[in-house]
Amino acid sequence: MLSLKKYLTEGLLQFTILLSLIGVRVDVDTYLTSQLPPLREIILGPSSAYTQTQFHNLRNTLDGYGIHPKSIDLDNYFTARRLLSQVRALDRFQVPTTEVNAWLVHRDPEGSVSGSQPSSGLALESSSGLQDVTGPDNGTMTRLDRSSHSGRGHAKGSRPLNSLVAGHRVAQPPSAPGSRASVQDIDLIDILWRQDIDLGAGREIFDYSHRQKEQDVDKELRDGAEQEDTWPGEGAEALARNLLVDGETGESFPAQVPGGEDQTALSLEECLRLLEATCPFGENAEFPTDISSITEAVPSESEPPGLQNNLLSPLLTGTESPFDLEQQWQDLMSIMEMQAMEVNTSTSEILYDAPPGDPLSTNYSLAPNTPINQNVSLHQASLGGCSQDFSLFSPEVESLPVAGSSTLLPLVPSNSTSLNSTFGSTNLAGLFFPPQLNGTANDTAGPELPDPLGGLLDEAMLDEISLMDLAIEEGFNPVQASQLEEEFDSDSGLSLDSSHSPSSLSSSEASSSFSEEGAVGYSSDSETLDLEEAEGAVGYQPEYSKFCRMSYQDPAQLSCLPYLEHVGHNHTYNMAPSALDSADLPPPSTLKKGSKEKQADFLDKQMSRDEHRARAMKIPFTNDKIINLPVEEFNELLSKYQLSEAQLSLIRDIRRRGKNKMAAQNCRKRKLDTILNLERDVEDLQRDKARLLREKVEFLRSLRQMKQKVQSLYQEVFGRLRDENGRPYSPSQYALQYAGDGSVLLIPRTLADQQARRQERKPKDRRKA
DNA sequence: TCTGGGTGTCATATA
DNA sequence: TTTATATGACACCCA
Repeated sequence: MLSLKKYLTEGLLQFTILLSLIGVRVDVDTYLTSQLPPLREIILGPSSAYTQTQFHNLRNTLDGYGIHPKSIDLDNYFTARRLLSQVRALDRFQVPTTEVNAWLVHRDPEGSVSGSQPSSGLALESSSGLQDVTGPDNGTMTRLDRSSHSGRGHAKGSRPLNSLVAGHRVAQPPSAPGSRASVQDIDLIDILWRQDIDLGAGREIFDYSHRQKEQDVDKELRDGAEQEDTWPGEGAEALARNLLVDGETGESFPAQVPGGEDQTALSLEECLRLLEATCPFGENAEFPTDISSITEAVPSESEPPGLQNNLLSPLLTGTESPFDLEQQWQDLMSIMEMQAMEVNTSTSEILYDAPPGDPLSTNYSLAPNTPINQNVSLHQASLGGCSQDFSLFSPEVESLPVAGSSTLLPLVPSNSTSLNSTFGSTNLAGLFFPPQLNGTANDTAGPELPDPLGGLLDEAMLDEISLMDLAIEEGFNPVQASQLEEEFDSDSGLSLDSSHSPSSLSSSEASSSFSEEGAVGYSSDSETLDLEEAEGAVGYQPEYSKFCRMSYQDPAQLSCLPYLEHVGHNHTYNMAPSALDSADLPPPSTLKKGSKEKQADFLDKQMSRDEHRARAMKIPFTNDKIINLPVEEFNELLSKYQLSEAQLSLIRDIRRRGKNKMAAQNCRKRKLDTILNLERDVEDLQRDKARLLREKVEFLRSLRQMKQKVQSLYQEVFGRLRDENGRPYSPSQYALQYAGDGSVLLIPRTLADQQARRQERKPKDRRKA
């Protein structure tokens, strides 16, 4: 009970944190007081989210005690865990087996774990604190052979009850004034809380300091330190720190306590009293966990409490009925469901990657390997509790605000059709809602008004709302939203991070800079480089290009990015092997101080393979000329010299390769520009999309209001109509219909239904055509 | 040692 | 047909 409550609360806390990351805020109290899908399903996913091992272990352990639940479903799993706790407690309390057996037999003659639980999920236990369980063997409880447990690493057979009692006697109440929870309560609460560890939502998940504490405990246990003297002084915390955790089921219990073994076992009555005192089952149980404090702990929950109820959904106002709360939740879950597949993995990465000082990671310890983060996607979560396919404005939901708030409701005839059906059976809807909006109406749904909004939302809106939209909807500026999405989508090939790209440059700027560069200028041919160029700026640098839209032939621009001076490849791998032996760039100081010989040597090393070949073949002009001269001048140049066939062939190859090299560089640069432009386009489109969605939501909202007004007007008009005898018309027999000229006709309902059906078919036929 | 990014080169397509 | 250009693919180097 208690742990489940805390579990729910803190589970919601984590969920809230997750939502707050994308700008959606959820009020914890609102959730807990509403009839929403069980949060544990949202957090942990449906029952299938529990691992087979967890179920297996639990069942085995219960089997060991002779308890054989017929089935452990989601709720029963909690029940069974609590049962296991109690049975084990009795076992540890060294209550004589016969006494316990007799008690159990007396307690329950049915021999099965009760499967029915309150729907709220918050009251799983009977007031007695013990489940109606027995083993299959005529209701007797068979104790597990302790020898089979002795090898599991902790001396569980000899310790328990007395140590608890010893701790209780000396510990000082740490609880806040007014809390009924005594030190004993807190301690046992702590123990019981820890028993939910294997559910994947133990406190250690949320409490970093607690995990630290556990590590300390482990360390202390490993050291075998007997800290008996400190026990009384440390009180409850020391008790909590002296817990051992059952590795098999996650159950926790106090470690050896000084003097514990000297104590005599409590009686069964004392044990039960203790259990009941520490496990205040039932709805009225007090929970020391202060939900509001947790709510306040969420960074995004800093709003005044009065505002928090409005935070669940950005779409609706705070005056919605409780059913609308459900609707909002469905909206939220639908949105989250769509985002989950993209967000799930990367979200956890973000959480884990948070710096140590990050309040998220520090306070809530969203650590890796927790089932919540790793195993449960929000997609699952929404499926678990949202099996009903509620659309945002589904007829069932939408009718309720009217029913709850409108004073016109009593006018609705109760004997035949509802207001909605009356309204829906007329063509009035068609006047206000274009036929295509009614396209999703169910033909078999009877005279109900086909809901246009549900269709809209089902088919389009919920498909389109994205993280970006949410972020912007919640006030993020587009850049923040873009960054957020980029973080969530860090694995995509395309980085949307505009901060690293010169996205401020227009495409015209980019293209102009590109055209100005032309196909000349870049060359690694060192013979065209002076010494300074050779020192580091070796032409086209990708990073430089990305940041500065560099021009190939202007390495001096690199000065704007000093840190790039040392970024540069010396692609001398195409040099002759002899030249590669010492191809490393000498430090600039060496060059400046060095002799001309050294400079020549260095230049020689900088020469490309083609340059070496040209030199070897005694080509009488530079590679630069070979490559960059126009065809006519190039041919003219060749004609000036008497060149062998080999020389001519080499010259042509050099020209071809040189041109192709520049072409490749330009090609790559263009490709990069294209990518950057596409990124910018994506950002623009995302902004537009978010804006359009925002407008769409606004339109839908006003549409809904308009629909309500029409309903009111219809009801008012219809209610005032009287036949020749002065009696009101029956809504089951008559309906109002707007004519094309604006007049309102009272027609038989059968006729109205036919016309309504005909109107519904039109868009469908149009679609088929 | 592996990996990603940058680069040169070749083959091929296109203008 | 020749030339220039564009681009995919590959290999290599380097951090």
